[in-house]
Amino acid sequence: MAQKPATLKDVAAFANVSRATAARALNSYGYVGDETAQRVRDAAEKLGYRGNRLAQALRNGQLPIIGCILGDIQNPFFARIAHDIEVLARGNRYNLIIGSSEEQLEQEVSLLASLQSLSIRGFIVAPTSDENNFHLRRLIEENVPLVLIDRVVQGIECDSVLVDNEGGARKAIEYLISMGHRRIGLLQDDTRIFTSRERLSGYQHALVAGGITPDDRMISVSQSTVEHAIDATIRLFSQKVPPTALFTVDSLMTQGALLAFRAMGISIPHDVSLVGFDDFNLATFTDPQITVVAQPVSEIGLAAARLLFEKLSGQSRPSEQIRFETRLLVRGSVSRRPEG
Amino acid sequence: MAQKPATLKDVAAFANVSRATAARALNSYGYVGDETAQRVRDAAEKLGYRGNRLAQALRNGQLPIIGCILGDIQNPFFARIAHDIEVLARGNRYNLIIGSSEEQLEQEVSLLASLQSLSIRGFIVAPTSDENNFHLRRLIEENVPLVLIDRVVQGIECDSVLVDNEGGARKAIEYLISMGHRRIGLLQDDTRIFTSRERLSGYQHALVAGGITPDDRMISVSQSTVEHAIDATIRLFSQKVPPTALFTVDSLMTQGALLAFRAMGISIPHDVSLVGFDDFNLATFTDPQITVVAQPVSEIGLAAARLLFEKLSGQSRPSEQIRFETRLLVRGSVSRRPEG
DNA sequence: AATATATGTGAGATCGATCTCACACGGTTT
DNA sequence: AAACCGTGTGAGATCGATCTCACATATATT
Repeated sequence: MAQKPATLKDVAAFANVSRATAARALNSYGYVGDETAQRVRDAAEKLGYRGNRLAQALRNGQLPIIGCILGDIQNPFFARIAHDIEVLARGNRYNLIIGSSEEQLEQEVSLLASLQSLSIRGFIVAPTSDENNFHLRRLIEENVPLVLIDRVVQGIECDSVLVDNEGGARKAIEYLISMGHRRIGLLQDDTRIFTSRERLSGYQHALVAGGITPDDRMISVSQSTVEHAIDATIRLFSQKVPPTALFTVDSLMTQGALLAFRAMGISIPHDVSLVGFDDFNLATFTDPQITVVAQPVSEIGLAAARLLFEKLSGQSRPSEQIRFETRLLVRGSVSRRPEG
Repeated sequence: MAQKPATLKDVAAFANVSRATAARALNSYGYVGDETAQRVRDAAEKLGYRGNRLAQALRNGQLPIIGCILGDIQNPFFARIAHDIEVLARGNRYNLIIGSSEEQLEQEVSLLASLQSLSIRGFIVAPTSDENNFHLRRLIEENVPLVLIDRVVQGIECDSVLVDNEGGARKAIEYLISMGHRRIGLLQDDTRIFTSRERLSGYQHALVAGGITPDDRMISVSQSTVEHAIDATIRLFSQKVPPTALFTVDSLMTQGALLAFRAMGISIPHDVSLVGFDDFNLATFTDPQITVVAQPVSEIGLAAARLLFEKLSGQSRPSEQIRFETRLLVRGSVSRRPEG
């Protein structure tokens, strides 16, 4: 059967009025006679008229859709944020398009271009790189509302929602130092990623402040997947003089480290202490439970969506940077190291 | 500055040709002089012409976007599926709109309507209810390509991708019976959800086949969240004669059960045995590791996307039902129960 | 009575890309 | 010379909703 959906023209014809009048009746603007309006509404009802958002969007230049480009929806951190944004968007009668950049700049650029040509005006992006940013810069020049989350980009004036990565990392390292550790390992992902760099910086500053000289042999880099993190952990702990404690920069890497330790027969917290950045559901199910630096995940998506909708509703104000504090959740994965 | 993006008209003017010719040159159809075509391409390049997908979509009646309505992206099961679909969609130059029904029929219906009015032709849906299905039925009547995943809907002829829920549940229960358990609890979510019903049915059949009379006191129902599952588990195990083993119908409920057991001081597998439906990353991090019925998650999204793109490319064929087998992954959460 | 004001309505333009049609030109065929 | 073809191009219609403008009426004001 496949009958086409009813158009405004159909409704107008059915109600014996012009398209203009039908539009007025349905969108209640301008003058329409009461009786006419009712007739139009009845016709719309009868024909199941729903309007074509595409045509509306073409007319007024924008589509009520928010583009959301994240690293990967499978990361629970991003999944939570995406979910929160979607709920808020739904409340504003927007839909949400999700794209994964998979941490590749090229993909981020092409996704953005493809969404822009859809007349989407409103993006929430977790940018892959903070150097190569011509595409974001162009968005801003074109006045497209944009909110960056989790990461910022050098030289770009733009709303953003971040957490205090450096401070969080510092807290973790200070805590480890206070527990007597001096050879503290770092498991991090690509240094082109903003969060990773900030966390590295917190790690280094805390060490120096604690009178410890940073040592490159204590740092292992890998992609942010459980599998890569396992290898990187094994490399780190196969050294002659391995770390006595490990700090991991995100939850996937924390999981990798846990698996690596199990494979190597290294026990937590007896043989090695562990602190991870980003709390995750698994952290309280292990024995011992894992001490982590927690981010206020539930607030990030909300804040980002709020900023975006402010921009979208036409408010122009100086761009706002929100930075959330982190909290160190002490659980059982760190032990005091006897001096010496 | 905010200059509008270049339109075809701009390109045509710049190249000193009509819009029709410009279109022909850029989309390579019809006759265009070589030199003219080059001039148009140069103009497009110079002006950064990218085309307006909205206008294109309005013209040809469909938008290259796939609508994906799932229970909740935060469930790793759905997150994985969504991710896989997005990757395939990207390969076909489609984007992905994600909506969460949050297991509410009303939300599912309104999301679907809103996406349909966007001229989106192509949906992947995990339907909330299998009774109330007028909206899905309408889609099919209108010949909109639709693939159901994870759940089917009564009386609807439609491509679908499922797993063998009943068989999976039966395997779990048979295994528990073979380990000597006779009071086997079931922790399930809303029976309006298809998967839940099928798993319940597998549970019941396996019991009967094992010579055990199903007993309602062994069944506890709650929403599928960790928090609700905790309460439901506590209710179940506060009875005078509690189960000796528990089967949980999804990973969130498995997590809830684990937390409840910990809170109640019940140890696995000493005091109670546990088998969960759906493998999840946490299952191998606990001590003991959790025995689960695993679904081939990585294949579901792929299969669904493949079916959808077949339909989208105009192939008409009888609708296909794909049902994947499950596997029982025996780990350490079940102990043999001494007879008696 | 003449003008102003409020109320309703329709014709037509617009958004941007695409497609059909008509028309041009040079060359070939009858 | 007439009819025909292959090639190249532009004018205008189309998709569906909305908005501006012009034009009706009817009522109120001078």
